[in-house]
Amino acid sequence: MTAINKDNTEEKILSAARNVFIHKGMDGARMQEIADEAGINKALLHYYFRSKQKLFEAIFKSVFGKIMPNVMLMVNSDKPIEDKLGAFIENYIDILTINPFLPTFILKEIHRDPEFLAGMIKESGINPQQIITMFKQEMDSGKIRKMDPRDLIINIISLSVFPIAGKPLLSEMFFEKDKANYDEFILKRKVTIKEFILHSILIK
Amino acid sequence: MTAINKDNTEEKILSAARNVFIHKGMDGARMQEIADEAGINKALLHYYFRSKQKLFEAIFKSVFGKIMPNVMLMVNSDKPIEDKLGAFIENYIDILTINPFLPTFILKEIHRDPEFLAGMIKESGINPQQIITMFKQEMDSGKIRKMDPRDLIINIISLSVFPIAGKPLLSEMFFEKDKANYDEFILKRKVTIKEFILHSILIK
DNA sequence: AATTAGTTTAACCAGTTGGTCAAAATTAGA
DNA sequence: TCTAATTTTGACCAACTGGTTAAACTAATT
Repeated sequence: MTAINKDNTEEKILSAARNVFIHKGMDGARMQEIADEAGINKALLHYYFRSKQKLFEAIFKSVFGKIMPNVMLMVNSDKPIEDKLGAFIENYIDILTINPFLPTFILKEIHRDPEFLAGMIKESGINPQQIITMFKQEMDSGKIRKMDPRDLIINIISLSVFPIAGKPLLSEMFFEKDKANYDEFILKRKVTIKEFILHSILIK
Repeated sequence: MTAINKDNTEEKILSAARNVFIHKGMDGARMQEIADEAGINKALLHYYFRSKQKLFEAIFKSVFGKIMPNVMLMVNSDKPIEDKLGAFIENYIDILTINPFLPTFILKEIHRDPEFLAGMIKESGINPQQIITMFKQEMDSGKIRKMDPRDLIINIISLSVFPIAGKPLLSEMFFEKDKANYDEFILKRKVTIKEFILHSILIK
């Protein structure tokens, strides 16, 4: 690493690319816009990342690799199920509230190029089987009612992610007058989602 | 309407455009690809719809106008809450199973151009307040426990839509070996989602 | 059959886009 | 200080893209 600015430039590019790609997607993003936002010449993008595709992959891997491992908060720790659930939901909603375009970005891109996914999931270090096993144990112990663990996990994720993915639509529908309150509403859901799920699965 | 083929051509265009736009989105779609899929000359697209933007709006309005009114199944009819819930969920999952790209298409496009939404929602004929009122009555009558009706509605929609929007990701995660079974899994959810919700809200 | 109006096409165009390259600028090392 | 390596830039290019146009084609009307 000879030059002083290399890291700095690369970081500026990654930051700008992340921002543009997440908002516009691969198809809507323009290399010139990324260069402008990074405050550098467009040719530099190719000097550092060869092609738009390569730059995009770097961004997607980074984003995907940061967001997915949080799913494992459902199993890490030996706290009771109530706390595990709370940890996952709160953490996810916090991240997505700050990055509301993330869910739709990921949905968009996995539909555009699904082949890419399998490897991506393996690299992300998540282990779905581990979550399934955890919930099975809770069912066997009689703490929560019996159901397909995959249903339960997908329900938890759906309730946490979709309201943010659908924010433009849902806030317009239910908060017409005061769309600004939607973020506050989402924050409250850190509690209400957990309650909603526990009411459904807990055996009293 | 002098010529015999006018309707036919317009339909061919709409059908091809719908297919291409839903899969690729506004940014990823190409007029040439739509023309090829319709089996006509590209200039005809402009003859009938003037511009890509206009053609896109025609498709989006049509799609949005067909999918959104189904939300009102939650209130139409004077059946008990269990049946209303079942009617909505079954209907939605049926439609989305046949059109799995629809949810992500809509999410994608409302993020790209949110301004367009407000008018779109009004035209769609849905009335969120009516759903809110319905659930409030069920709460007041002591049938279901008290909570923010908007939370409940958004939960119902999330549980129905997200598993299909996230199909490429979720099937890879939880059905690695047999991704084909994911559709079957979704169909079973017509029952399990309803149970999941009723377990959570019904007062015994 | 001739006229007219509407429909369809091939060819074309201007603007955009990802990508390249040689030269200039900067930096590190001798 | 001088040289070599790396970084940065402006100019450029070929392919693509949405859109236009004039001419060809089709079909109803007289």
